[in-house]
Amino acid sequence: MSRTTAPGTREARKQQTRQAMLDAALELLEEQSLSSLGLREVTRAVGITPAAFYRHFRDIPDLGVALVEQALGSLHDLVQVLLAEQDGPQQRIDTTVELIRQYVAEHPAHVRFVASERHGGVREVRQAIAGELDRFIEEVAGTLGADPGAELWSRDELRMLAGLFVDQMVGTACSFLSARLDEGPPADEVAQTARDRMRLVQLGRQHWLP
Amino acid sequence: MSRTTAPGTREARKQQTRQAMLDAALELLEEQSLSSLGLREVTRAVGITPAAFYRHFRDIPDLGVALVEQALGSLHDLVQVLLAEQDGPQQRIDTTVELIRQYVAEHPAHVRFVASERHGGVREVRQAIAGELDRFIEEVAGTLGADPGAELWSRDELRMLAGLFVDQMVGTACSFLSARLDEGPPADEVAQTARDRMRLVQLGRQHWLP
DNA sequence: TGTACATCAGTGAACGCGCGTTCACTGATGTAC
DNA sequence: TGTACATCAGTGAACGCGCGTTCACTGATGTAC
Repeated sequence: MSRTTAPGTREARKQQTRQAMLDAALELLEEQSLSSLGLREVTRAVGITPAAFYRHFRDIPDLGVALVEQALGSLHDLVQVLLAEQDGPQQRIDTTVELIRQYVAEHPAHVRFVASERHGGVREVRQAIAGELDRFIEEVAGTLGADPGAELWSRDELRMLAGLFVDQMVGTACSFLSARLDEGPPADEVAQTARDRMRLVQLGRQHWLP
Repeated sequence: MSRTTAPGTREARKQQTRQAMLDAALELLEEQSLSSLGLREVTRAVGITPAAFYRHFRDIPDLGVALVEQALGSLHDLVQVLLAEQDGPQQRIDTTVELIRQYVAEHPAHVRFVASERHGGVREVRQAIAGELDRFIEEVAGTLGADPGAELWSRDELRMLAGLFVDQMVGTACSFLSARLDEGPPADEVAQTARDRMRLVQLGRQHWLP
């Protein structure tokens, strides 16, 4: 679905291989972390020779950065949907948690990748993730600033609140993921806790004196 | 400082080597993640032969679990100090954030280890960390339940609030660590954001209707 | 106190293996005329 | 439409290297008498 390349051309086929490598890497990363992922593992999974790797990526960290763009791109779509929500506060919280649950069910590997590499061993990838999350925070802060009653909030206060929401979202996604792996409380309990936390933050927001 | 072993004995010297291995591993982990740490790297750093590794640990994940106990043990001490605080809410928030800043300055490697392996590639280590953090949450919930005004809160609500505080603490520690690496906002800004977040959560707590 | 034996943390050599990287190459696809 | 040439994604063989694990061993420390 590249915008710049006609299908069936040589370049389009190269893009396909590249995408297959990214998909294979994401799958391999369900059971290890990026700093232990081998270049040969990736090419083996795709069915090309190791040397062909270099036609697409400089090294594994380079591939990792490409994965960040893809994984957080899909999360970005979710954030856009959430920000467009126009219901009352309680409904908004409910649908937010429900959409996160759906997102984790549909993109578990993306969530795992971001969760483990956000504080992982590869600096370039850490920084790429931090940069994308900062962009999310800015977007959320912009939307929160447009809400009624937010006129008195400073830019820093809005960013503080937006950061709390984004961290909360990422944390909730991680907890849903753990539930899938039977490594933590079940999904329904995660959902209940997440809703309560957001309600509590929402209460704090309403009584905040800027 | 083992309680069960006299100094100078053969067993005490074995403990010393074991501790040296743990220290060396922690240092090596500042630049990589556990799933890429090699057994030979650790023994080389300590100055023993690779085969001697097996006198102390079954494999690298086993060593990782031992590191979790050590790292979260030091964090546990911090939590104890924080829970014993008896000042007013605002002062309590200020000293909490300040103690976290100190803790990160004194134990940066512990913080990095927990942050990166909490969602890292080694299941046994992930589970060990999750278990320890759960214990923290229980302790915090117990203290919060003893506060005036908490009589009406259910056990689940207290755990929800305690989880929010613990996540907040871990997140703040990570942010202080990023500041040290010049990978995020400076420490003073991290401190200000952390204080504001805790104030907001505190406000939500006061207006919560159980 | 002295001696004979047991323990066991650490040695050092060896093994087979998969790794990342290089290189000249092939052959299908694309382009110019 | 047909031909001659250029491009370049992927090949396959080779390389040196460090890995985890095994094994019989050594020699200082500890114990029993």
